[in-house]
Amino acid sequence: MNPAAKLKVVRSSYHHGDLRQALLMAAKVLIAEAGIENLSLRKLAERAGVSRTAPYHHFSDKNDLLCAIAAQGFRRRHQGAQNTFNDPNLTAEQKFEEFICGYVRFAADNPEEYELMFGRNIWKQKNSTQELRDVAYPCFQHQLEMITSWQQAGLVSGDNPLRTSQVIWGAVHGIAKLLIDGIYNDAAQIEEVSLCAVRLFLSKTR
Amino acid sequence: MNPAAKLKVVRSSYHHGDLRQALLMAAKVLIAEAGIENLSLRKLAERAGVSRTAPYHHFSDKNDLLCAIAAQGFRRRHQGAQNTFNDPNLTAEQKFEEFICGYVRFAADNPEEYELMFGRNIWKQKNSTQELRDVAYPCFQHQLEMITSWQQAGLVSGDNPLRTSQVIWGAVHGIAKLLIDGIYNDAAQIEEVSLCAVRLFLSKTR
DNA sequence: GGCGCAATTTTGACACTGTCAAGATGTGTT
DNA sequence: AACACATCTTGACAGTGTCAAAATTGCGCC
Repeated sequence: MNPAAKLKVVRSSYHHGDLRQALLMAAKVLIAEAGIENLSLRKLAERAGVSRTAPYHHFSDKNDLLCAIAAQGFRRRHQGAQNTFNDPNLTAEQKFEEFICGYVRFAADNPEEYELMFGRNIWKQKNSTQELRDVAYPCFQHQLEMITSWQQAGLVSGDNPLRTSQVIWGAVHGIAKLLIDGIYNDAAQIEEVSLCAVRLFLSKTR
Repeated sequence: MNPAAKLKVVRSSYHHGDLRQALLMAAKVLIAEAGIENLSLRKLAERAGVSRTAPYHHFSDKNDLLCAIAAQGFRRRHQGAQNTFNDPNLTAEQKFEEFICGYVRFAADNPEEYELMFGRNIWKQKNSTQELRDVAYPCFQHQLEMITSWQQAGLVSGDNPLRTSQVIWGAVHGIAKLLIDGIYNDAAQIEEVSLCAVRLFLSKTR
């Protein structure tokens, strides 16, 4: 009756407690263990201790669940990037270096989550949820704005700010992907590659 | 009995003609139509006019079939890259530009094939066939060597040749991936982005 | 406090997938 | 002609996502 009780009603489902949240947590564990392609709703439901179709009352789809996980990742990533960008103890050059290296490190440390957030699974064929787009697009936008600001400050070379930002995002994305998809890069050298990218993009006349 | 007949025996299976080749062709069509994730061996077999398990006498696995398709793609790509690199009518700068733009264009024009060749589907979790590795690794190596040669000629900036090559490969791979996975880039601007990458990587003191 | 209703969970079912085992069929060789 | 072998088919199994209908549970209202 009191507001607190009402709040509890909103955020907790009585049968299980909070199945939606439990599913998200369990899914992240399973994904980290065996990869996205090996996540099945049935194994997930079993791990959560419910029946096969129980998840369908909290997620309309398997895709819907994946989008929810990705959305969580974007919120975390967005927060982290904004923190370093607003850190008053860092010079612009340090921030740029941390942006490049931090981006690749995030992907290397959370390969399956990164694959989910930036993989074709979700974005190809318009599978993204509205909720996901609402949190992912600002994250993309923020990245571009950061790079643009560094370029306009003369720190990063290039003429067209938007195009330069797209190239730099592409570079970190590609370096990360070549690593986590097991194509080429070696995890032991990934920091060196990132630093080389930093040097290549830094303006020579700064 | 004559050599021609013997040759025909070797390369054509009598029941169907040459099912292996027919499967590869049909698979490429289906993949281009509906994407890799929508390719099923059963639909493929039906399209080729054979029973569900007939493909298993020509490919040990679904993965084996995918690797064979990817191998074909690598052979084509390797040939194309070598041709432009050895073209005597192009300056080194033109070759570099063509390498960057051509790479991205190849991915943009054959998105599903590129996804197969450079996607986690095959490379993650050691799914690659020996045959595929035998043709893919030289292709990777050749890319790195080309970039290294341009850098040692003073055309491309950077200090460490290997690291620079890895960054540039990462950049084109990432730009291509952001496009064909539907994450960010727009197909109409992709050539501009590629050209911006060329300018960023070209040495300022050349 | 009991009851109805709606949220939640379950059971059953269907179509689809990859892949194996066993049998059938055609081809080349002795 | 008979055998060996490559090739193809049929049958089967476990696993998947997802829908429909039934069963269960807890909250709000009388």
